[in-house]
Amino acid sequence: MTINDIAREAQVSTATVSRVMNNKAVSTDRKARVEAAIAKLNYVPNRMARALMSKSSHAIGVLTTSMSNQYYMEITEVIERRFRDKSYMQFLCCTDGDQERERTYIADLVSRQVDGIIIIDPALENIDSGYLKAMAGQVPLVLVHPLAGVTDIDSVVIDQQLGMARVMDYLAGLGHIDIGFVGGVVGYSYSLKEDAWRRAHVEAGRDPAKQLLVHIEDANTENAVSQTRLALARLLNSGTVPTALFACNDLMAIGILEAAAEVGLRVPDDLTVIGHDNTFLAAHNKLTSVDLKMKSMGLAAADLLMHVMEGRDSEPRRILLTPDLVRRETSARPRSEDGTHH
Amino acid sequence: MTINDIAREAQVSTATVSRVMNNKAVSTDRKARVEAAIAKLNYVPNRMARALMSKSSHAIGVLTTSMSNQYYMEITEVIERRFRDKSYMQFLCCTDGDQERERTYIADLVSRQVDGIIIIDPALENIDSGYLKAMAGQVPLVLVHPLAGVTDIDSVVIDQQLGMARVMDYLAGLGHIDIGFVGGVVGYSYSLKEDAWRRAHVEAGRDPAKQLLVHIEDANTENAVSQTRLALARLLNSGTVPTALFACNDLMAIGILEAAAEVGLRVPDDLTVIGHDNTFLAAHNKLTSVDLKMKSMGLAAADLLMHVMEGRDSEPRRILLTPDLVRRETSARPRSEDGTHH
DNA sequence: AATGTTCCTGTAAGCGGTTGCAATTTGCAA
DNA sequence: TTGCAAATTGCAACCGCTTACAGGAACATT
Repeated sequence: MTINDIAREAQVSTATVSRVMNNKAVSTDRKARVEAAIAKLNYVPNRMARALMSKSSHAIGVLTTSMSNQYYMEITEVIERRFRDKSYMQFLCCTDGDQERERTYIADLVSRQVDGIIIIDPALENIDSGYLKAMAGQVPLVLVHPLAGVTDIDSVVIDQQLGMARVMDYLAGLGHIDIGFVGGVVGYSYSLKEDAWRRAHVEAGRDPAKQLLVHIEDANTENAVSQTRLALARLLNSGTVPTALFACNDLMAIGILEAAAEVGLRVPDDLTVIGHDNTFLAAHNKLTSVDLKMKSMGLAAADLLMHVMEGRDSEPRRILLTPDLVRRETSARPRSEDGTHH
Repeated sequence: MTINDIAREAQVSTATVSRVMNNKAVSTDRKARVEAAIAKLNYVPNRMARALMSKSSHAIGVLTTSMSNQYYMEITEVIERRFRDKSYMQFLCCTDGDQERERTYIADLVSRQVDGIIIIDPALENIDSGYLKAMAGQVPLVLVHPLAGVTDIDSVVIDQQLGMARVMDYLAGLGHIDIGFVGGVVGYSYSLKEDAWRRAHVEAGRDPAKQLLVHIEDANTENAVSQTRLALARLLNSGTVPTALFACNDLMAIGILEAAAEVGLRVPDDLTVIGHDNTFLAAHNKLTSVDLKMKSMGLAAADLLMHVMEGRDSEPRRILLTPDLVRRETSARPRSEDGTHH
């Protein structure tokens, strides 16, 4: 079933059929004949062939680290919605954080003539930015990542350091001084937050090395909660405890909550707990948490990519989003200090 | 950058370049020349053009209801992994359960010459099966859904009724007689479970109408927990309570847990609670739950689609998977009856 | 009536690959 | 050296659609 069949059926040339399909000028009677033929034969044009001429597949590629991580998929979902309005489709590629695979996918996407690519990768720090820049020259490319470093490629960045700074400001405002940090393995965006945490302590004239700092092995798995509970219960039991604890994700924060309950500390009276990511777990546990606004990131990424695709060859843009602090019931003034502290 | 540029650079015909790329017989020196040219010019063949001749885009389409639902994405993720080994890519389409959009997407996928389509839709009961059958004639099509009805299209089905039957068997074995049911809005797979629940009661010679049956409005949102807690706390406080409660998803089950704690019922001593979906919440709350084995479904769907794509025109297959019951600490014998029951 | 516009059409040349066919080269036995 | 089969190669057609170009019809302008 090709355009030729329709042309024959409607007794016109293929050019006319094509014109009808593309809403170009065609006389009413022929147009009717063609449309009748299309309907009758149930014809669907071949987009491959079309793409070959138009040089646009009307598709984009989205690379993401994991598909079963609801958190990241929120970005992807928004992107899909945004692009489907323009009847673009998206290839979704799961890299598992494997750079080798990432490159393979990008090459494949290019050979499929995608009109643009969005890369969502929290571990983008590792990637060869020269390579990415080269790719950005070949095809519209937008990065979504937590890093503030790369500036010469279009990207949407969530400033986690700033988010962390806001947490520290908030805690300082409440009067907290001993603020512990619970993170995961190094290398991911944890270190960003850790740095910001450290800096805030230094700026307040304290030695961060004297503050409680814990790393949890499986911070990103479903074991995070129990691992954190175990680790923290031990620590909280032994001697001096901080008045506030920040956790790099809500899972760990909930582990802290459980550990606190276990050793008899009341939250927020004895201990303030703040999580990160503002997942529905945070809402459910009344947990104060940092919202990374994934939907906003998705929206920004989609719009930026469209902008780049339209090809006005402007400078690479960098859209910086700031996390929100969602205050709930696990944060309060430290018990011992009732006056304003600053 | 086309095959012509490579041909010129390597001083051979385009046919030879094509042969090199497709591993057909080419003399060693020419092959080397071509490969050098490809490497030098950094050439990537145009898959659109290739697809035009080979009639295969080497891509599949996956329709799913929601992308931000981790639960469904587990299926999709497995499918992606399975297909990427064969260097297939997947278009991921989010239908939001909208049938209109579903059709639009399918038509679009067909026009993009995908080699196959997988539809993941828990509400597939609503769809026009005649339409699907017609589509299955046009392009390899595999359905993933919870329904046992449709039999004449290739599909992977999880038998939720059987899963529910297993729950009822288990509870009967423990000695429970009064077994309540907490579901969501009608229309979705809830009714399947509800039917099975009802049937089990009837088969045991009881009147299901006398059993506790609750419907929660927002069973699929993050409000599920609190809504269930509210609804159940009220019920559990007022008079006779069942010895066991089944909830159609883990969220609601946790709501029950909370409600029980609120009114002073101990789980599992006073009340057995069983959830559904076996999400990580279930693991974390030590909740006995039904596992729908999404990964297995994804695997089965991918393999079935590949089978259909290979085109041996066999009868439509129907792969039936059975949910697992994962026993944890929220289920036990009812307190009042200690001996083996019937 | 001759000329110029405007609007529709069809013809045919691509888009960037693949592949049947025939021509050429090569290898090897006679 | 000659003959013949096997292995390589290039030419050119083709995949299904778009589009530049030119021809033709219809109508308005002098």
